[in-house]
Amino acid sequence: MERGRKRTRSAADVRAAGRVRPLDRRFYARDTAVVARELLGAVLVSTVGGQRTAGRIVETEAYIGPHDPASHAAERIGRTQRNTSMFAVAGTAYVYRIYGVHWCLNTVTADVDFPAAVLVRALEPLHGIEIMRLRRWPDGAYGPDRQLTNGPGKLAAALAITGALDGHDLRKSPLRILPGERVADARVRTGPRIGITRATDWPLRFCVTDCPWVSR
DNA sequence: GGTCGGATCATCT
DNA sequence: GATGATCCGACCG
Repeated sequence: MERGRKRTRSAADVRAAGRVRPLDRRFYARDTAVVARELLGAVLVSTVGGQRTAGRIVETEAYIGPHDPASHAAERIGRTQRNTSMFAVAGTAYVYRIYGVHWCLNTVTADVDFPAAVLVRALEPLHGIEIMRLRRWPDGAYGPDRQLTNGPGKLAAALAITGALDGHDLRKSPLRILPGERVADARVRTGPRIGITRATDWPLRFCVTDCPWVSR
């Protein structure tokens, strides 16, 4: 019932978004915290494997430059094979494996050779929800829908995002980000980033308040 | 509701 | 050899 209503609205949402151009380089080539904030409400669309899945971005984190000690490209680490995409042009995907288990998607921001990116931490599922369920729980033991995409590893699994997409241009299929309805400031909460051990008080996490899809 | 530990491995020292 | 931008299930209360 409620599930059916949501799916109908979501399909219309995505069809409408289909006429919209993806976010362009100028969007990403700005201050990383601003990009992280402005990505809230945007729509991440995957057609990986020929199956369309999409969700609205409701939680992000910014990782900003060599002086951000929590960044994979912090000064003490420098440029390495893994973080190479963080130095690429704005609008590039940086996808890495965490804990040997999960994939995480970032959008590269700011200027070439300045390593900065926005981690996409949670989505509100909009399209292809049954496909997401199958990818998240391939043994058929489905969990609740609110756990489909309420975390960076979970949304990557639901949208079939893997390391094969590291370095991908996010203006193009099979993984694109389209502009969405702007989330009002009153609905945006800013706070410390999650799961890090350095710079734990930097307020670079942005999420939509009262959203069941936010990780916490 | 909460806390805890294991999974699992690429990456870097 | 240690670490980690996570997730999940087990266990406790």
